[in-house]
Amino acid sequence: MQLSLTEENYLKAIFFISGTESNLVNTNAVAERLDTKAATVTDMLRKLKSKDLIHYEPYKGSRLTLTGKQQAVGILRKHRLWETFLVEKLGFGWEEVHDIAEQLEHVRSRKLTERLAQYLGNPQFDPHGDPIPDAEGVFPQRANLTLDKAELGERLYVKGVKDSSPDFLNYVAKLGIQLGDSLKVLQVEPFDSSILIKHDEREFRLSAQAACNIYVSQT
Amino acid sequence: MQLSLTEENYLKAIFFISGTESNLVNTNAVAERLDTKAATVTDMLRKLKSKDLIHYEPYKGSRLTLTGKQQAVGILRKHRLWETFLVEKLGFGWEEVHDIAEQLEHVRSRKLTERLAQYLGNPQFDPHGDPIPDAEGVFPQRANLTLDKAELGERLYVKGVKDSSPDFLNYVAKLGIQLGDSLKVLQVEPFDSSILIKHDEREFRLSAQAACNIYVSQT
DNA sequence: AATAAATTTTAGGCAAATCTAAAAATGATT
DNA sequence: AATCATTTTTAGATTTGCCTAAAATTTATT
Ligand SMILES: [Mn+2]
Ligand SMILES: [Mn+2]
Ligand SMILES: [Mn+2]
Ligand SMILES: [Mn+2]
Repeated sequence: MQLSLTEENYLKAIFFISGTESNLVNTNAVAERLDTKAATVTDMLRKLKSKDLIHYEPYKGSRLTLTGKQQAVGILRKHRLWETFLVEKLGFGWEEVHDIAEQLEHVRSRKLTERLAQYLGNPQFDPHGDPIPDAEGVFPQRANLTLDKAELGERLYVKGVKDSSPDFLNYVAKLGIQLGDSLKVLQVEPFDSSILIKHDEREFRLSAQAACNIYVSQT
Repeated sequence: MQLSLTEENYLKAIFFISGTESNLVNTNAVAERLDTKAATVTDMLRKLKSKDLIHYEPYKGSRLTLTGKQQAVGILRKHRLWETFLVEKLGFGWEEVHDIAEQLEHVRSRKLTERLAQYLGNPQFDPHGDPIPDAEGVFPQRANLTLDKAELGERLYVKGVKDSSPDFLNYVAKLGIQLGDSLKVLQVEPFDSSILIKHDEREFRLSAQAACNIYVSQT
């Protein structure tokens, strides 16, 4: 079945909100994420239900069906592959690629997606460290430890960012932090929970808000 | 001004039909090219005129304005760059890329287009030998000699194909002819105007219909 | 010039996706 | 339990792009 661009975006939105365990999603949450009105969402929910892409009972909320989830994951795969392409091959900054990928993710060609993946070396993570599902829809495991919860003095590797807004991405880049970089937490300030970081030979301070948006792992 | 995908396709269609000299275009011709109905085209013509993208008088025909032409050429540039990418970087066959490029051509990002062009080495011609306009909309000159009109015995280089249908592209590929290949016309059969070709060490016969769809030049 | 054929436009409708305003259902608070 | 607030749905419109059938215009043919 051939989905419209709009339907695809709704499925992706529901997938993001409900998380991997497919919780029930509120109509308002979808409206907010897609920057539209609840009434509009209700219309689309009825339509998606009629196409068996979501489970939906009026006033109860919505949840992706297996098919709906497969569609959503497929689009997410394309989105993250294109972001990787834009950064790795065309030299875009990681803060510039999301909006372009938002368009490219809707291009329909199984063969294109798989050729692109192959061309990129079947990457497991996109430029923001987000996991790229494989052709069967399976996500690689990614670091779930954030910098604010890390042990003092431990060697850590930067694996990704939780917040992908251009503001945060620009800030992290300005600090000179890149994916794969190694760093240590030297101390946590009791007053405001800001942390002191050692990165290369430099030391600098990071707010708790920034720290909790950076994924790290020991390997 | 932000054009819809549909509007872009109409502009491109009018550009193709009217040729470089911007002749008046019949409503029916547009309908046929876009596989739609004349009544639908009329609606769109009024809309495009109101946006100053075409000149249009009822019953007289339509013609792109300067802005309209710039838009059309910009989309064509993207189309041909993406086709080049698909063949050169992703290893697609030249008969497979048109439909995918038809989607990719509508992705909106000046920066993406120019980065892509640069990544491909600012190609002048696409995989079918069609000229790729530069960022200012200027087309490179391409061979306009077709194989059916070539001199006997002259060394010729294959520069492109006039017909880009998958059937013809597959046929040419099956014959082992690629862009840039060198060949000679050994004789023309008076009966059906078919021609005898020498290509590498092989000789084979080509129908007049095939020959007139292959562009060649002496250089 | 009159008629026939073709092209093109107009009229009227339909489906998708959106909106605002009003009604209905649910949940929270006295 | 009754009331108030929030969430969600319904009702009624709008815009875009498309359709069919009928009318108007242009072009070709007697
Ligand atoms: Mn993104
Ligand atoms: Mn999208
Ligand atoms: Mn093409
Ligand atoms: Mn197109």
